[in-house]
Amino acid sequence: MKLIITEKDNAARRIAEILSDGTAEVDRHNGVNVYRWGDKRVIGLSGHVVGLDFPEEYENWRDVQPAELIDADIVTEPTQKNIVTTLDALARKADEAVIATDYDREGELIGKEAYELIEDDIEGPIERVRFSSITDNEVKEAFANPDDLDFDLAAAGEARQIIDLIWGAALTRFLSLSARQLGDDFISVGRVQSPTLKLIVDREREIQAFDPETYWELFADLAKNGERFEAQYFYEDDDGTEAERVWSEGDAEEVYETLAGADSAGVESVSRRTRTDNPPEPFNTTAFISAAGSLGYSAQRAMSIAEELYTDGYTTYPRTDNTVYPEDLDPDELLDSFTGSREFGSDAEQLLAAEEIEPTRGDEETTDHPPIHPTGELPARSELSDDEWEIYELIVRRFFATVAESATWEHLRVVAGVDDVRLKANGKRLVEEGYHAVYPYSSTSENHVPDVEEGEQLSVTDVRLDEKETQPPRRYGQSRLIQKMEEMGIGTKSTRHHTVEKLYDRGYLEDDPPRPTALAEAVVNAAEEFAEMVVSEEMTAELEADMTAIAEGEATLEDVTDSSREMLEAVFEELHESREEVGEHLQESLKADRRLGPCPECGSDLLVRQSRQGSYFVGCDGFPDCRFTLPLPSTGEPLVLEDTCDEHQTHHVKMLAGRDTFVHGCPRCAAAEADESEDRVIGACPECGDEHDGELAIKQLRSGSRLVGCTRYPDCEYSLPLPRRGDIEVTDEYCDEHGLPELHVHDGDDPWELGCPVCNYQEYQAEQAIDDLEDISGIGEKTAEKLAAVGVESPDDLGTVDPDEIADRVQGVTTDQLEDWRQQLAG
DNA sequence: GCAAGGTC
Repeated sequence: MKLIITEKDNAARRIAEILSDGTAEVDRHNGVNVYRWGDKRVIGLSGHVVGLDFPEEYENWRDVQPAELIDADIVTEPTQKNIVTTLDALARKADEAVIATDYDREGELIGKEAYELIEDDIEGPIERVRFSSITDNEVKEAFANPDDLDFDLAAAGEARQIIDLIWGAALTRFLSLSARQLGDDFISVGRVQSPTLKLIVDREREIQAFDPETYWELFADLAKNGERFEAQYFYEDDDGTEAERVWSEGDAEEVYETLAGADSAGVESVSRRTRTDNPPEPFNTTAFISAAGSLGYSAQRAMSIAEELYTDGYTTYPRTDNTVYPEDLDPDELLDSFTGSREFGSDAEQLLAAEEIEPTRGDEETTDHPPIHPTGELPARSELSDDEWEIYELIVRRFFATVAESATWEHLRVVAGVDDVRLKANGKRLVEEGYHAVYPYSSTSENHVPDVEEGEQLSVTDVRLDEKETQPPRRYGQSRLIQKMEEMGIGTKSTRHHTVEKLYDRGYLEDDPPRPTALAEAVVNAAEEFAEMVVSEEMTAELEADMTAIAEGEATLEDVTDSSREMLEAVFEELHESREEVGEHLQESLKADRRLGPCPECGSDLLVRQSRQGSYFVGCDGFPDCRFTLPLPSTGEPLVLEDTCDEHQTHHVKMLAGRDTFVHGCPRCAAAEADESEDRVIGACPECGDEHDGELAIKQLRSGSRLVGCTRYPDCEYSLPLPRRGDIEVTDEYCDEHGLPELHVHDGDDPWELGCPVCNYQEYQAEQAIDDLEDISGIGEKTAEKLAAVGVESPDDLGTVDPDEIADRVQGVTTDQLEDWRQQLAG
């Protein structure tokens, strides 16, 4: 038997299809797909199926000096057990194998990992095939001419893994231990995340250091035959360049007087030129994230939608650096697949009508994946959610744009004068729409300036003098950040968006566009002082050079990792001395990120704190002398916002809870409101009304939450949740089943009916359970609804309802799939 | 429990 190994399931399926001429069948072992025809088997890995780590005795952070990690052994352990087991079983039956992982450095390493897992079981040859796209020709050609694994290239990747692990783990542990930040809130450092963080911190430093300057700009409305247009004052500065900003108020007023006193301005020059506006390049990951960003999608969200579209077969692989379409992509053919579409048909036909179709190309040409483009398999509009459709349309239209004609603009520049004061107006007009006709995402706004001639007199109608201030540089948005990372050469197409997300998770970034926390600044400061290398893009550049040397056989893995270890030793020698100083600085910054405002009882600072049980509350920095506290909402993680409450000079708090994130506001205001509000009784308590005369009342808590609860609390704990926002109206209609009044909520302009609070809570619980089901991968909205219909209303029910019965009654669900879902729950 | 890189 011949075993073929690919990097992912998707590639395995397609390669099996090609090599078997469509006859391959699929079996599942331990939840892993194995494609089979004749004596061939194909298995897809899931990227790396093994990972590096330190041996067990280094596990406990407290028991090990971080510097010990530098020379610690490193072991390779399976991380995807199901796949490794299946691979093992297949290898035992195979007498030869072919490694067909991606054609890049990481693919070579993943191939070598597979090689080491199977080599003892396989008697015959283990070969390597390389192809840059999964097409009939390329795949068949590659399998007809197999090669050997490139162990040097794989070693280059391995050196990267080792260096990243040692530097990352040792420095992360050092900072965390020195600041006594263990557990979930450790302080992390790494070759990619730290230079990215420094980029953001540096920008923030520029913003902080920025000193605004006042300047003036002057505008005048000119008119020809009643047609008005705006012109701006300009002059030549000392360097002879054209300038609009006037830096002295006196000068500005002088110009203003001249213009305001004039009735007309004489046209001194008119120039026209046409400009070609070339269509954009094909999408690589970064450009895609950026375009989706201007439609309002976060990098993470854009990528997850693109991944979905890819798995559904509508677009190509979304992780790519390539900006040149491969030769086997036939633009005519791809356009042709859109001609029948309601949404894209007419645009596609228009593009096909061109004499010659020549796609644009970018600078980056790689061989692993094509630029992101539609596959030509079209989804129906109803198959996709609104967001998915918007992203799909973006990808389709980007492809359209890359095969469309250039646009042409006509620019008109008019200079007019009043005495020695010059005014200019720049008009632009789109004369050839070109690619803009199919790609509406870039601006085509025109600025109209009428046709005037030299020597002509224009009337001056309105003159304005605007006082302005220079602005600090803007914070990087997420997609700009990813672009910068690409320019700096750090991270990869698959990980850059993930890195930004990680910085948020680690408590280094807040808000969007991201703003660094005090902790982030402290970490960057400490690294700049003691481990400059790890916040510098140079580390990646040097690593890249070392990896190239290994791949070309000019250095060995040991040479490179040994010298990296020596450098880290040197870093630790300095760090060791400053351990306490660094730790204190980090702790101070952590406190600064949690500081809310003055304590009303002792004047010390109120801080966001966490109880032993893990819940968050507001406590005083003066504890234990001052025991003032305030509650916080019980859902989510608190984030201290920049804005403060005027009354208490206390920062507002936001509770981060994924989709349920909300702004809690000032905790002192929330407590004060609760103290002032009176409970409104709405009926008898269903739990203790008969026995103890308990009553249900609408209550507002000091934590900001509202509920319907029993007046005998804490003796009776019966409660139902109420929404956080809006005024609650108690109507005089009653629920037949529970005898409670129907509630209406007035929030802003549109009131909504909450109904009986008991019925509302039951519906809410049912929806929650279905949402939980949908969190299991492979269960979509429709499947969840179908499952609910046969009694599987929560993940727990998956284990209790008879699988055969589910498979019988829910169309499209197999017992295999159920087993999969159960395993996911167990893991 | 640390990193970064694959992939889901």
